[in-house]
Amino acid sequence: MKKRTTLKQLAKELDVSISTVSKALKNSPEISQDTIDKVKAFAKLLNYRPNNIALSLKNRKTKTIGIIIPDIVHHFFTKVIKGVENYANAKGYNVIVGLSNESFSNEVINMEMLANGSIDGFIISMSRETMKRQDYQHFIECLNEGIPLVMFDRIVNEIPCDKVMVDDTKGARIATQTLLEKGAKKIAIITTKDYVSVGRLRTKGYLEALDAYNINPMADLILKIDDDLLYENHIENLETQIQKLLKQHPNIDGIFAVNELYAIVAMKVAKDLNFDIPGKLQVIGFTDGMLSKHASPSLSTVSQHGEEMGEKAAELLIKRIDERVDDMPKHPLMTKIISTNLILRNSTK
Amino acid sequence: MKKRTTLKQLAKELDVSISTVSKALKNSPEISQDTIDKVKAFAKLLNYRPNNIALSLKNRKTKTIGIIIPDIVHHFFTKVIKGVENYANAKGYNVIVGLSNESFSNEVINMEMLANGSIDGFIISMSRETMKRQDYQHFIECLNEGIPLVMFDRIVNEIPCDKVMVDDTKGARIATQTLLEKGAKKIAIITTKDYVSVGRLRTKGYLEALDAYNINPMADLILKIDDDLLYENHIENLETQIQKLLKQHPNIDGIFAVNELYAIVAMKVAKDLNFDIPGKLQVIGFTDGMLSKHASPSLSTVSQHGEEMGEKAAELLIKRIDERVDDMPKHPLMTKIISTNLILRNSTK
DNA sequence: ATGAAAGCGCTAACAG
DNA sequence: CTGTTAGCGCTTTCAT
Repeated sequence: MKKRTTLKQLAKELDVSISTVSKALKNSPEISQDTIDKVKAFAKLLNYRPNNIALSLKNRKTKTIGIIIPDIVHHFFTKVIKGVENYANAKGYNVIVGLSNESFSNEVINMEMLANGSIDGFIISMSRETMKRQDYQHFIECLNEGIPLVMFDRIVNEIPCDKVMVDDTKGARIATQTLLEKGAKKIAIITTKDYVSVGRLRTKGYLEALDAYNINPMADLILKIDDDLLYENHIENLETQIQKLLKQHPNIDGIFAVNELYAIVAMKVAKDLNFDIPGKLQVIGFTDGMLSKHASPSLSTVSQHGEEMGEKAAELLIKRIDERVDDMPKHPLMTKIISTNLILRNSTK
Repeated sequence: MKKRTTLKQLAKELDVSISTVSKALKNSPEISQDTIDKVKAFAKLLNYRPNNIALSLKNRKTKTIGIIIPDIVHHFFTKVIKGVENYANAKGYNVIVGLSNESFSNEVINMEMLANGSIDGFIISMSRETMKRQDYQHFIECLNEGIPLVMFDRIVNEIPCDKVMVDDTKGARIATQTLLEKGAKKIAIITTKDYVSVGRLRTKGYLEALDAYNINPMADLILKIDDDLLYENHIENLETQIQKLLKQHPNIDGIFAVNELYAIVAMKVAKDLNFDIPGKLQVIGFTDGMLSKHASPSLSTVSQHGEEMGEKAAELLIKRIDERVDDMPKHPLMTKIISTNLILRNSTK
């Protein structure tokens, strides 16, 4: 195994000083064209490439950003990562991915591991447990240490940092409205417990839409799923609850689900109970996943534009990182709202 | 924004030398208990944590591994990443993700970017373009520079490195056999062009199974999809080709698809053409995705155990990295075969 | 028991 | 035009 070429080696072999080599490789005007050519030729010959770690240490910036997400096996987060990579790579940044696995302590550990100099900033969507505990100490500490943070999707207002989110309330309102416009009278919502910000906000949108139509919400029709049923082992439980709902209220003619899986499972249960979709029951989901597209019937859904969120988050973060360098007054904190749009497919009329 | 605490600062404030502080924090027996206590207390007070970058430079190892994949928006790769993270984090490693986006040059650029000291080793699944061009120079160079490599899923034999793969041929053979056992007589395969290793091997397994049943393969029934139709914009094209196949051979009673999407689309097209699944037509896919589980009918499929592959890949890589330290004779190259298993759902009898 | 100094690989201010 | 030096933060050998 060959050792990597260093400036030192080049310098020794060429019998010049290290700094001459360094400067020559950067086309410094201080160095004669002759030397520059010689150094470069030799560097290429030995396949010299500067050591990133040394540069990071010197510059006190790593040109890498950390993205911490609850789970990577979700299409949405995957899209966000892709967006982050796109933007970051174009700007010469690398991306370290940390998975909290929806656990508070994993989130903290992961962040601490990276905050020790490995990254220049974080892009984060909180774990469920963090939202539940409302313990944001680790975010605060990051900020105190001067590490910029951008939160997305699962946001919390208390943290003074840049944020990227969709207008959950509006997206949900429009989805519910659409169901109403398409003739649904009795619309159920399948949502999360309120500590999940996106669930709470989407529920709010649902209520607003009903209100606009002078419909009184019925507690029975608001199914707040306990804990995170996105996980595979909880699907049966999810199914049972939806079954109960549909059996108790067989005249439900609209379902708005706050994520893709809830929607898909709802459709499955409904089909098993012989609901005709979209004839008798219309369904709209929330997300931009693959399941929706390939479900049968294909699912109408509120698109979240994950990739765009990722790009925007990376852009905000890198702007913050760059401004730290000049130590200029920070520009004000931004909350970027990505607009959703409703994709109508075959689960609605 | 507070600056991060360094040994230097601690030393100055405590009026001892940097090396004393360093040693004290490591409980060196060279240092008096008294000093140790004092230093530690103060370090905690100032929330001192060592700078990873400095450590990396000193130790010439970064404790981070790079994983390069063609696309992150695929459930399989996502599972692999998860497996890699699991194992790597447990061993104190971070994971940098690089996306080649199925492009050769992106793959090369990404790897070069990381090979400059940012990572201790790579886990790689080649881009489609790389397979097509068969240009493996960048892998060779990595190895020459002493950076260990582990390839998974999309493997190429020419590269002398550790590998993790499933037994594609066997998995495909068993899938096809199962179709035969369940009464299918005329089985089509929807596969990729041969330069995609996994497609080629799975096709091989299909042929072997037919052979075992003394069935002559029909060229017409082997649909080799051009380029990568996993991409959304190519789905129409995929559909068209499958339609043509099913129309030309309406008595096809079995389909083996080498990935999830092909299988799902095949089912959709077949349903549109009023094939009864699984009554008249049985379908088996290859992968371990979400689509299969939630399709209707749910898809029988060969499970790839992506997460296990990721864990195994990380394990092999970290072993290689560790052995470099002692500069001991390398242990021989390993190719770890992860066994697949057939998950029978409702697309087969 | 403590500290000085060298070095990981690189840059840049300053000298010559 | 080229070289010396200091320093990024840390570890470690070798004095003291």
